[in-house]
Amino acid sequence: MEMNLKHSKQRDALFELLQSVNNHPTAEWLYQELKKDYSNISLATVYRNLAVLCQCGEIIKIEVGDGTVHYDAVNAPHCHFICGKCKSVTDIDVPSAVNLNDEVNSLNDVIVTDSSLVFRGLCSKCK
Amino acid sequence: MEMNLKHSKQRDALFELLQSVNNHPTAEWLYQELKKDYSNISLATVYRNLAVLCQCGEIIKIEVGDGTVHYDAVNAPHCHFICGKCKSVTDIDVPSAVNLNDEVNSLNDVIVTDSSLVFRGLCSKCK
DNA sequence: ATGCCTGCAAATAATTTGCATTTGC
DNA sequence: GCAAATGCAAATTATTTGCAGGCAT
Repeated sequence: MEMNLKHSKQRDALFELLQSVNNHPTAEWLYQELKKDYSNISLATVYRNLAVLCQCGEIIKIEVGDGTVHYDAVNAPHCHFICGKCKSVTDIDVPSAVNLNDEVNSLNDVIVTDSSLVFRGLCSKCK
Repeated sequence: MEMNLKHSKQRDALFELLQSVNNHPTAEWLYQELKKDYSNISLATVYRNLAVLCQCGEIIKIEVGDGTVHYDAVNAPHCHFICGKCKSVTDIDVPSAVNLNDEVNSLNDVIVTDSSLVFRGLCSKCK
């Protein structure tokens, strides 16, 4: 799992962009956004760097359930909310969720290392 | 949302197959399996019928998080466990999960209609 | 200088669609 | 008989990869 990374302005810009937004965009959105500053950045570079950052644990991949893939510059584990109307993906507050991994561990014959809880419905704007 | 469905042996076989298995297979797996009885069934038919059954609410789509899509002949809402080693997708028991939608509703400015909770780790065989 | 990183174009994988034909009601 | 369903092949979409040159250490 060791990696010998070098810096590149493309990767740094991608990571900063992802940290600066409060929703969780797709690769394509990030690409379009980055083109404003790096007009000839390649979509392949975006994907490559998203993969690298995922492996480093700097960001995570979120699969929304409608086939689209979103990315999130995580700080801590948290839950996501997906609006069925505007399709936005945002963080939500679910205090009880912190105990769920333990509950699963104790009630099932498995070892839980990770979980993702996604809720769907209508966001504050669309409801 | 109304649909004028007709029966077809392909669709019925697909649905029965999905109900008969205790894990949650992919479109490709279902296709391979169905070919044993319907040697010239088309993968497109499998996808089309999976889409129809999803719309009817007879089955659901599960996105595992590694990009693969699985299908589940639901009876009731439940949680999923994905083994990081053998990649199997199975149901697990998480009693507290039943209250989470309400918790999200009351603590966030959204309307929750649906949720999916997936846990990852090692299954009983692989651990 | 070495090797990671890039852009580009071509390749892959999963899923969808158009169309002519078959099948269910 | 008509509308829905099928098989096949071609199209689409998202993502990955090969390669030659560029940049960071």
